[in-house]
Amino acid sequence: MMSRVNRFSKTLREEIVDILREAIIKNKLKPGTKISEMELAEEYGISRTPVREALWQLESEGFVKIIPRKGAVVATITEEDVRNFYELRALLESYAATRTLDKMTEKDIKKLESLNKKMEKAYKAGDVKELYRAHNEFHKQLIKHCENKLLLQILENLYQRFQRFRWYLTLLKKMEGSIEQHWQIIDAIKRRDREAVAELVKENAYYGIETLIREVLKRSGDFSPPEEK
Amino acid sequence: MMSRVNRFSKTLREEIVDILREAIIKNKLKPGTKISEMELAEEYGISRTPVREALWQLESEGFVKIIPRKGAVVATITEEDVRNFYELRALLESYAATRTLDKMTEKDIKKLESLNKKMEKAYKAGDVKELYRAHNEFHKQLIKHCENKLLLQILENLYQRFQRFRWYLTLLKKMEGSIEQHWQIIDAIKRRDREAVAELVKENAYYGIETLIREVLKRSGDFSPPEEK
DNA sequence: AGCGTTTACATTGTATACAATATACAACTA
DNA sequence: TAGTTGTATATTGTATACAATGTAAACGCT
Repeated sequence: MMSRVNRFSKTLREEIVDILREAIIKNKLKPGTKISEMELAEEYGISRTPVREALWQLESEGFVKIIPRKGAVVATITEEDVRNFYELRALLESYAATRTLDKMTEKDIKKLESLNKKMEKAYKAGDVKELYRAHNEFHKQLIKHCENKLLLQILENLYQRFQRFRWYLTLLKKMEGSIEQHWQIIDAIKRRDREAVAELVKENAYYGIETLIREVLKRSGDFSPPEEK
Repeated sequence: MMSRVNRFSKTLREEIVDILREAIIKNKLKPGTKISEMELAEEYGISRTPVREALWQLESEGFVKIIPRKGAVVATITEEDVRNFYELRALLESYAATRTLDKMTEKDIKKLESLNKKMEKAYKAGDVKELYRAHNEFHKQLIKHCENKLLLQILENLYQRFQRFRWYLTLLKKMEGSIEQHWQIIDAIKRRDREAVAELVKENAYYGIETLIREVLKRSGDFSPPEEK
């Protein structure tokens, strides 16, 4: 019988990792949900072996919490986790952005401007998905020139790990302020004003944290945003 | 037959992870060395299953590099990796140290002083091991009060990952300058001079990087310090 | 009833067996 | 000889079987 997982170069382990990671990010698997190896294996028509390996991989990425001999659950996120994430992101992003400010070309800046315009448009049109995408793109573009691959890698993992609730903020329609801040950042970059860029990126990184925490905690005590789509 | 792995609460997977991690850190397993699942399984008298899982865990920690369907090798460290590590460490450590400078009590400062005295003594006595231990303790004490557990966790992983060559620097007897810098840091902490602490910790984090790179690269093109002990 | 114990069941941890893929080497071709 | 193709071998990926541990319900006791 040909199972649904049939790609060539990818191992089953990788397939399952991708599937579960997406499910968790999109909140189809809610925080705290118990994950059974056998159930998953049956669901995808494979054996427990690749499932087990996938779960450990996700544990290392911070999406799943495993207690040996007891089992795996979708990782929960506490208010403290959120605050820690925002703080770390502010530090790393502002550093990465200023670290190689000189390397920014006119073209890079144009790209930032076009992305922010895209955000404005999407915001006005109420296109949450596009807004979210452009927003991510903007921040990626901002740190693109950082040569420290280790730093970028850590940041990337953090983004992914906390994507679960960040998209929720977009939904809350609280992005006007952020777009305005982006213009200020672009302006500071043009002036090659290192201090200002650092300060503005830091400020922007914290944007929305309080709203997010308030809203999500209000919805449900345990910090789980609604499912995407 | 009772195999040598016989702890109760620990799984074989965890045992193997610990054993291999230590072997890699101590350079008993040299960077680039191929790791065979079967060989390891036979060596420890267990099956391939826990060995495989252990290898993936170590991959996520950065000690092993796995290419699917090809195998695992002990992760190599390039000069670029070293520079990235030092940079990131400087950023995170100085941030963590200043972040909660106020929380530092008299007792904490006393502890720092006693650790640094221990370093001086060990240095004069030529006790490399003790020097290395005290040095690590000092830096841990420095960031102890940082509330951002996420940051500490990332920093901890970085320490471990790059421990492989850091201990080598101790061996090179290049620590006098670092000890002196520590006294300056302590002094700045006493004055609660945030700026100075940040600057000094940053400077100290970079201490020895050039020596290290020069010496290790001289020894062998591929950045592998000698084995410990 | 409340509490601890025992026993059956479910789930995870480990071992083994088999399948798919990669590697090495020999035979062949130009 | 250099390069290619094919085959044998080794190694990894996956499935299945079994062992160890955790969980919960049934049972007995005070």
